[in-house]
Amino acid sequence: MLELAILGFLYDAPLHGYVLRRHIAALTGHVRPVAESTLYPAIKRLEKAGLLVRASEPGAVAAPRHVLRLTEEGGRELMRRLAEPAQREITDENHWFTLLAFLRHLADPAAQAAVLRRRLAFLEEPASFFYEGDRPLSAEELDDPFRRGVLTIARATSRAELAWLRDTLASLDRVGR
Amino acid sequence: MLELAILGFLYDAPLHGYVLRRHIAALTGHVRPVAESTLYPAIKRLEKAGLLVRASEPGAVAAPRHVLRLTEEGGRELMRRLAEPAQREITDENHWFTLLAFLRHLADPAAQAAVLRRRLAFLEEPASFFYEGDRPLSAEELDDPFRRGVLTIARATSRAELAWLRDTLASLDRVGR
DNA sequence: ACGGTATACCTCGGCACCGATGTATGGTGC
DNA sequence: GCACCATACATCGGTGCCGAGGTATACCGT
Repeated sequence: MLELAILGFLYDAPLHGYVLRRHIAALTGHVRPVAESTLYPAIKRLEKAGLLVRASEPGAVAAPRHVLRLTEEGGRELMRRLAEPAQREITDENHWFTLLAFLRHLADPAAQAAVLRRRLAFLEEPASFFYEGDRPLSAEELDDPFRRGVLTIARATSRAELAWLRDTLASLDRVGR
Repeated sequence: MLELAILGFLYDAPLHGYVLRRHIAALTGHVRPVAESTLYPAIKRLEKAGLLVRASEPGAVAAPRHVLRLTEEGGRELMRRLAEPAQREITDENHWFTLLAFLRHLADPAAQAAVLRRRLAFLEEPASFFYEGDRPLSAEELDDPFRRGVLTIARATSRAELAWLRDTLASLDRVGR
């Protein structure tokens, strides 16, 4: 998730670590903050894997900074991660939102649609959070107001997302024809 | 999150690891599966911390099983984690839903309401995923259909949750009076 | 002069998590 | 007779993540 965000931001423009950090904080920081001690090692990992290069530059304001630039291999890796996300990226909202934030980088509308269809298939599966045996329970069947809240909120999210997915898939199909 | 779920399920009734695993899979598995190799060490951690005890019992079907039972300290720890959740438990939906699934265990309606109010405060903060400088962008201002989707979905979730939170807080206040 | 804050990057220890793999038993299908 | 699956628990190596702490520069207010 973090690596995807790094690759996604750098695909737009080279950045140095500090600005990248602020971009990531804006994207997901209110929900799931990323520590500096997580970001810098992640950058080094990606550098070691040949996905980005660092160039030292005199600091505009303070200490010298390392401008990060995607390599060609880094661009290809971003495309792979966008086009063939792991199942976790599809099911976990945090991961999914990060993926959506950069899905526009995938040039082919058919490839974009294929990813959306995976999410659609996931949302269309009958799934709950609470069961009686194997039978999913609906909000109305629960006495617990907090568990009822979970289902109420999840249902509202699901409805909004299904509507958006169907709309967006329809318009991607129009482009693809 | 995992530890909270373990404590929460065991508070209802003693269980052995395998059944606990299926309970957890039902609760959060469709979004974020938990590996066996994560669950068993987590159980050992909690045992080592004195929050639960394991009792060997001849296996009903197969191998002998370890029935897990919360200690008194385990019950107190659950109450602490429910009443004073870390900020991550409030902001991250995955964590938050797990907390909600067990919030009924917190006996005091005022304490339950205090937790809901922390979530309410978080949701009422103006926050987006995308910014122009410091100004949060609305869905309508975005060209990117995927980023627009993120905001559309997040807004629907937020609305449903705010309505539920206000309803539930009102009824908790009625009980508390 | 000095503290506070923002910029800018880094290391280290500890720990949670995961995939792969191992070890059993017993029931079901072919 | 044998494969397969469900039950039931466990270890191990690798890795990602985090908090705490460290090292600088530069500007602003007092």
